Amino acid sequence: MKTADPELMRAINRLNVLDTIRRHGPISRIEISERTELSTTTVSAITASLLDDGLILPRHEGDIRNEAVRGRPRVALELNPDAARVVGGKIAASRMVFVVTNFRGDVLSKLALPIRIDRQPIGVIADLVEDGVRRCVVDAGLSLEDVDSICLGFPGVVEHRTGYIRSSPIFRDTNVDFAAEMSTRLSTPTIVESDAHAITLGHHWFGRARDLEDMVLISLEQTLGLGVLHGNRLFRGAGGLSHNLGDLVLGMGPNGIVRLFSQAGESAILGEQQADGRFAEAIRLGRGMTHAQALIKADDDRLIGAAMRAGEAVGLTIANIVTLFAPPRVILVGSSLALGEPFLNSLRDAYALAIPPSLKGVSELVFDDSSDDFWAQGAAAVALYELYESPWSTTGPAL
Amino acid sequence: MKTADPELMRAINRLNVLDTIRRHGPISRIEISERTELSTTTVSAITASLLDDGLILPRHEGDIRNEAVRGRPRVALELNPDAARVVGGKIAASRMVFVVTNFRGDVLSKLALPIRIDRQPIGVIADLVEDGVRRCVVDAGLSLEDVDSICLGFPGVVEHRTGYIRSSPIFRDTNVDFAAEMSTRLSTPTIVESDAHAITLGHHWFGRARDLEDMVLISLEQTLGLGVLHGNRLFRGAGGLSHNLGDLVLGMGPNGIVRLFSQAGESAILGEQQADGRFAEAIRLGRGMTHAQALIKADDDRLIGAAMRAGEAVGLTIANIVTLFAPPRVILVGSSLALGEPFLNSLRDAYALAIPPSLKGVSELVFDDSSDDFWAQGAAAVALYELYESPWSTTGPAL
DNA sequence: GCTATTTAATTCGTAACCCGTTATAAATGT
DNA sequence: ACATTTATAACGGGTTACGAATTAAATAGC
Repeated sequence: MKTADPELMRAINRLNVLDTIRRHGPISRIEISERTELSTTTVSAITASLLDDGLILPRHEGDIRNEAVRGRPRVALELNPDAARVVGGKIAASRMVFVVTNFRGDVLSKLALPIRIDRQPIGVIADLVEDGVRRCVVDAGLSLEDVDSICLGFPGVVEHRTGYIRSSPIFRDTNVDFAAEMSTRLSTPTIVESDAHAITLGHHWFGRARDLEDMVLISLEQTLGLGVLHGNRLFRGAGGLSHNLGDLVLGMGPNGIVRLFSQAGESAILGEQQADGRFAEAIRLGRGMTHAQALIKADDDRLIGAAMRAGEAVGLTIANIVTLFAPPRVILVGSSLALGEPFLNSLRDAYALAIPPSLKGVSELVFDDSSDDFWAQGAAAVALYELYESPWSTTGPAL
Repeated sequence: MKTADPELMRAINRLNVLDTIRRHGPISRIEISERTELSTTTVSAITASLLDDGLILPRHEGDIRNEAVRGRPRVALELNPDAARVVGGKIAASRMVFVVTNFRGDVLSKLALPIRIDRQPIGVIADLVEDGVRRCVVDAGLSLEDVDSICLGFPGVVEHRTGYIRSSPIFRDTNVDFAAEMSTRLSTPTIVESDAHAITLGHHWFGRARDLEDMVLISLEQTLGLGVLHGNRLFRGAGGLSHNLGDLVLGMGPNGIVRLFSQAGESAILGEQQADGRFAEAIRLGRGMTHAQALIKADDDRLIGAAMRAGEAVGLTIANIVTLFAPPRVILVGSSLALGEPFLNSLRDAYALAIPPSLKGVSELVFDDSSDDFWAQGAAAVALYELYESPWSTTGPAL
């Protein structure tokens, strides 16, 4: 257990104040004091330090003063957008997406590289990522020295704490220390995270979970991922691993263990169609799901069947996740949502059937089809969160 | 988020020191300082306060001094066993077990009431529990006024935070505010907890998980429960619910959803035998599992088959839990373990088959067949933990 | 146009906490 | 008996948070 000293105390309260300013837009000190339950005096001290460090700014102009309100007007405080810049990236098998954001998480530039990568050695991927990051930074009119931190989201099993990618469909090798590799290449602190975790925090900051401090997100892409938000923080299992939902067992079939990915993985859904040359080409280019969508619209029976099987498998899995975590909301994201009604309806039906009666109505299912930028923005949020937490010891204890 | 003030700081460090003393037996101040990484001066201040409050005692006599060690000898500190007494209880369908423990968790008296309860109204159960607690306290040579706190463990879904029992096989009603009921009846603070959570903390304090700060426990009794220890604390889902593993879905069968309890619940295993009058009687008396054990030894094919099916279902479920949490150890407890080899072997086989290759060897499976006292002692540990955490504001800030 | 009023934010003083250093206490070894 | 070694206790410094009083900046009323 970490020992509690004044430094920790200050770090906690600072983070609390900073996060309150981030979440509740331009906000006066008094309101911060009310929300955080810190005394006005403490809030003044902390905000003074934050102002001194340039992390926040007073907002003079747009004082939307309630008329008929007497007294000294409140001065609103807000994040200083230019206090830091980070890069967020989403690395997937068919494309890479990068965004540069400011301290508020506003996207300054984005870059999508539609490159197919599949079980490549570390050097190849590092080359591509390095190139993407550098270009995206230039597009934002910045140089790498202006970037404070980089966070990259990967499919598969990622150990955030150590920076290792334990296993991922885009890497040839297992246990790749990718964070260290990129940190040295870019000479900028770089962290890695599971793509599911990244978009989970993204939804908490910018998306469909801004109002919640607990929720669960399930990502349905090439790999099937899980993100759990618990008390406004990402719940990373023992050791910071992000595990592979696709490995979950759905039962015993005639041919042995039936795992989720064999029913609902991207290749399981699309794989049956490999015979068709045009479709195979679309898959190779990362357009598999949109192509599949078109085929489903055209009443392709085989694909509709695959989509329904996948939806059923995912619905059962969600029911199990809800049984374990009982979150107020489950957000579903990922390319498989593009399969449309056959998939979604059978998912909903299976979920309704499988959710235990006692938990009926506890969790709300939300489908979100944000673009890949949003995943990258989520990765940026992970990077920003770590900056928020870091002591920034500039205006330390009394100069 | 809780605001950080000196009081919180002190509470954290106090808990840290107190817990170190609890875990590492008689221990000197210096060793406490080394383990907690608090300065010796802080440790001295905190231990002085703890001594003042009577929570710990210096140990003069058994100074097992290393000879050839010069200098002032260390004085070992240990918990004051008599600083508090708590009652822990395990309430199950076929029996209730109570223990009274001292501040260290040592059992002062225990009492088992072999009473069958099944979907009773709150009043009936409250009568029985009240009687059991009172008798157990008297057996310990104490009066209820000497008892500082009571914790009761129940099967089913228990909301620790609010004191409600959401659903339990022994209650006729759902959403019973049992903590409040017993608190008024006994005029002693009473909390409720899932039996699985109770024995999880029990294993952390006294049992097979003393060396770990993360682990998972699965309880196989009438209901199937889950306990997760995360960073030395019980991980209670959003809202403090403890959910019912039995509701987990194992797949779709010919007759619809197949849930774990339909394969591995006590009644699923034993239920097929109801025809036999003697066995039915044994089940009614809560001796079902031991009777089943005897039948299995006698090569009863139907029961062996049921046990193997159950073991397989549990093995798959454990693999899924490990996929999600990746704990270093999984502890299995509960009456179903008494089924013996057919159950355990098929469990192990199914687990080995179902665990994803990447997680092979990450988790160690441990089977524990502690008696019911141990569950009750775990409940006592839950009560004690809350006492440890409470401010004890006696020797507050400067008299 | 001036003063009273109201509300926001800061300043000052107090209390609590942790830490590093120095002093005291209690043993052993010579 | 005296030096040596080691464990605690005592003291002073620095940081933090909080409450009360003070200053700041606006409106309302005459």
